[in-house]
Amino acid sequence: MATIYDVAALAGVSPATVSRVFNGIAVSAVRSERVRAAAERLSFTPNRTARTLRKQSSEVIALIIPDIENPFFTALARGVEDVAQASGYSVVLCNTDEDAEKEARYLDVVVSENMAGIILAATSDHVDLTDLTRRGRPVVAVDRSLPDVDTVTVDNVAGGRDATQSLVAQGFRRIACITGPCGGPTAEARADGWREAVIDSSSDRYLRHADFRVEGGHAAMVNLLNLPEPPDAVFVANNLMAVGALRALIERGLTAPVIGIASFGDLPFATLSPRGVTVIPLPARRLGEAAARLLIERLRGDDQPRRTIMLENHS
Amino acid sequence: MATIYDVAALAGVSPATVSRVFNGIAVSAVRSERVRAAAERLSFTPNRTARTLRKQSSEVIALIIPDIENPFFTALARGVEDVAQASGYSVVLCNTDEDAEKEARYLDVVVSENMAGIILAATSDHVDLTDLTRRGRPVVAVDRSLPDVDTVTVDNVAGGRDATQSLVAQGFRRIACITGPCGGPTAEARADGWREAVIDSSSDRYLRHADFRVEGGHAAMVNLLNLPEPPDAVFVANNLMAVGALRALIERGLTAPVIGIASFGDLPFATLSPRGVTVIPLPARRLGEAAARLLIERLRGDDQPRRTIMLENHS
DNA sequence: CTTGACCCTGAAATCGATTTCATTTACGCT
DNA sequence: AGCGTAAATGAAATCGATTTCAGGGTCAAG
Repeated sequence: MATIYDVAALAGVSPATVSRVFNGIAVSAVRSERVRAAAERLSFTPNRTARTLRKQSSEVIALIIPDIENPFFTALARGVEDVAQASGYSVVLCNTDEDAEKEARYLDVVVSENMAGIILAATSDHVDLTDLTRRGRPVVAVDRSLPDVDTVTVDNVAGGRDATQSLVAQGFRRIACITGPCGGPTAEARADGWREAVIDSSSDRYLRHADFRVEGGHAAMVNLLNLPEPPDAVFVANNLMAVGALRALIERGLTAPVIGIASFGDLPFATLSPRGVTVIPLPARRLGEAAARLLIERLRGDDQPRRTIMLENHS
Repeated sequence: MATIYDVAALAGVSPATVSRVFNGIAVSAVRSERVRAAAERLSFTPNRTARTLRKQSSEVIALIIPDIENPFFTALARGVEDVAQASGYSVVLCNTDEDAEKEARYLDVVVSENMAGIILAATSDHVDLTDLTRRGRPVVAVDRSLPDVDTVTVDNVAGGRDATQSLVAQGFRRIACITGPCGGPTAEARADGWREAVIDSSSDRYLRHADFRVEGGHAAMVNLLNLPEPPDAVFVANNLMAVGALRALIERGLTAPVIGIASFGDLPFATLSPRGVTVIPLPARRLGEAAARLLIERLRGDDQPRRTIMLENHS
């Protein structure tokens, strides 16, 4: 393929001049035109690898998410993509499958590919980001907060509280909670919101930890239903587990008015879901947009202290 | 960060030797050990950008899909990822949003980032791949076939026929078809299957073209229902349009036994969907796996003539 | 006419790896 | 001991861009 040298030769200038033309650095109109013509004729595209090697940074930002099959994260990805594209960055998506090891591998790739920056919905809050930060690569945590880096989340406590309060208002009293992995800040915050709103404060017997996935939600719901005194309602801390919980309920013939159910985050393809489910909508796409904007500001040199953005819980 | 020169200096060898140690080329045990120790101490990670520049190829493969919010494609992505990771490749996902221009931009990135290869579910069958093929980058088309490159698809004609026949067997006679964009090979093939199975062969009045998305399916269904003599069943050529069609039916109070509906491809989160929908399951994940395997064989130097793999329509 | 300031330009260094090529070293065999 | 072959090693070239540095040219002010 055509290189900058080929273009230079054809245009009768030095490679440096070709580079300048493509980077908007002052070049006389005559040469500039000759270079453009030559580049056109050779259908020259600058080699990004060479450019990245020299500039020590590419125009690619990585978005690392734990579950590509969760519509919440794909919506978020759309948000990131829209903003990034508009600023000339490409987005590559990496799926960790909630696996810390895969996550670490992708973080390695980010470093060694000299990617510009990274938006991360981490598998846990003790990710090792030293390699990134040491090289000045900006990191933005999204959906799941991380110590020491810019963070964009929703108000998880308020969301959990609102969802639970809505169940209380519907007259339910024995309200269970299915939340995410033990120790995860997001999972804990949502459960905290539930604790605040639930009437019987000794109700941790109705608290279950699962894995933010359909199967986990299903298992937890089954477990709750098998209690001697099962709950009369349940607050589920994410959309996929809510799907699992709903499946468990449907299997037992339980539906809306008999048992209450509230989901943190829109149910996927909600047009297909049963009536009577309380939903706390999550602004997934706007989370992605905000994270991307934050990252791009950092890439442009913004060096304020760490910032945390908390979006309201409605689309 | 530590470079290969730093490691070489610390280990008292030449950079070439360090490179050889990391590439499994014969180096005496003594030096090899010294290099490893030095690399460890400096926490050295080879710079992939430099390596890519020199080798003219990275260890990244691009997966370009038209709609990241479609569970079919995310399942496919999982398949690709599993196989690729196992062979030491990283996968980056690019979402074109069914937009040919975005697609072209991503193809440019693939070329100029020297990515190893590319798996593509194209927006149309006249994509320009000359830049790719000229540089010997293998391309595999998945789900949507392309001229001149390896292809992995399902048997779209058979699937359309089976789905429609199942509706016929249920006693429906005025069976409509909602398929994808006019001229798209996948959309046409599925509609061809429908034509083969439908009893009244003059029934193209019941054929609608939409965009493979929820809204399009909804609009087409509404349109069909507004006909003077509406169909009594519908075959929908992809999962998202089926969701839209179902929504339209539910809005009119029409459900399973009254009107027949068959979907090509599993409904997303099917546990939530109404009963009575005929589903032709699509082996999305296996499509991804097969495509990745094919691509990796090419990357390893396989240069057989073009191959086409057609999977059966069941998971 | 001289000097200084400023703008363009090209030669060459640089980014960090891989790889070729030439050389050295080691070893086996007669 | 002498010779040939193979294996291990390092110096230097290479990939394709960007960027520094040093001139060369133009122009205005003195």
